[in-house]
Amino acid sequence: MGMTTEVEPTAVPEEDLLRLDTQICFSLHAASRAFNSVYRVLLKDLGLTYPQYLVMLVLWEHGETPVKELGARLRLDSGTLSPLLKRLEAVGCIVRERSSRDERSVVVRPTPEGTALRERAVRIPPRIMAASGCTVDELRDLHSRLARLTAALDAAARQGAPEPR
Amino acid sequence: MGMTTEVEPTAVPEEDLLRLDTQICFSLHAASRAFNSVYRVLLKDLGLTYPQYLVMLVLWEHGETPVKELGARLRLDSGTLSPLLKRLEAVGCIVRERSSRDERSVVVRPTPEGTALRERAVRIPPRIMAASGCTVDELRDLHSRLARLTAALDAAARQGAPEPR
DNA sequence: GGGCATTCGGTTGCACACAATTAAATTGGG
DNA sequence: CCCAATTTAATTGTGTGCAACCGAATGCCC
Repeated sequence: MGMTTEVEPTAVPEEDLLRLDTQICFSLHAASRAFNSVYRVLLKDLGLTYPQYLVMLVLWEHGETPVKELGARLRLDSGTLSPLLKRLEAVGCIVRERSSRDERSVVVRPTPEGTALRERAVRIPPRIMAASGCTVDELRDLHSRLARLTAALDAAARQGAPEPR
Repeated sequence: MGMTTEVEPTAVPEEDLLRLDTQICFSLHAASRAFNSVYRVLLKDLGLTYPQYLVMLVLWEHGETPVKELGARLRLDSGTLSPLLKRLEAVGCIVRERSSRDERSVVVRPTPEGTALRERAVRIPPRIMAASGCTVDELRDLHSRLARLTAALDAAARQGAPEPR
């Protein structure tokens, strides 16, 4: 829709909207990097990066998983996953092998060492909660808010026309 | 006190905490990338990336700014800012020049073209709001939550390593 | 004036993130 | 059975993000 000035009954001036955008834009970016930074410190012990940890979380919960499904779950494409999985394989956390059923497909499986990492990973969540100063319930609330927001943004990205709710 | 089972009065099992971590961890990562993705589409018109837009927002609001201050405001170090500013200079949005007062310092100034971009940038915030399905108030709320969270995470990160002072 | 730590920006190396392209394997139609 | 479209990973190129290091400029101290 091509409306420019009085889209809303609240009629927030453009200047203020741009200033608000500065804040939202930055705070989300900053929050993501701050979380990343805290995880980075905790994950150093495990020899994992933050995205690598995401992959291991999926493998710990669901066992061996095709690359395709990893990409779908984490919303990462092969351009990101391929080198990441190679590094995980290089440090011995996973093995990759082509499926015999479908030679196009590559299945990712945690090694015993990769599985063993889980024992040490269980110490991370309590530390994250401590660092965030949030309770379990607050984090659950944040999760649901962010999930809703992401769903809305994804929907909007797929189609130029925004469809609220 | 016991480190393993009774960290909290609620006594959430480790398994559930790891699963919750999966969700929080992923949802924040995903939300950040989803926002990034929506901005990317809108910013394509302006020829800016998301972090470049963050820099321009600061320049539009505060005028010429030393690299040092840009880094402080956006919490980005020179390793990220240097190449980013070079690209902004290459496309003619900014100029960089060393301060005559202190030859170590570089001041970043928007060019007339860079300043003119602001006219087109004011269209972005309403679209972001539409895509997010949030009201101005909800976004303000999100901003304050994320800012609090980031502050807590930053503080926790500082505790591990002592400050350079 | 001569050292010396500090400050500031830049560079390098590594790891995502994503768009676009490529290559191999599979499937379906004739 | 052969060919064309499709699926699936991998590769390439660009742009962050950050740690570690470098070199020039500055300030401070004797």
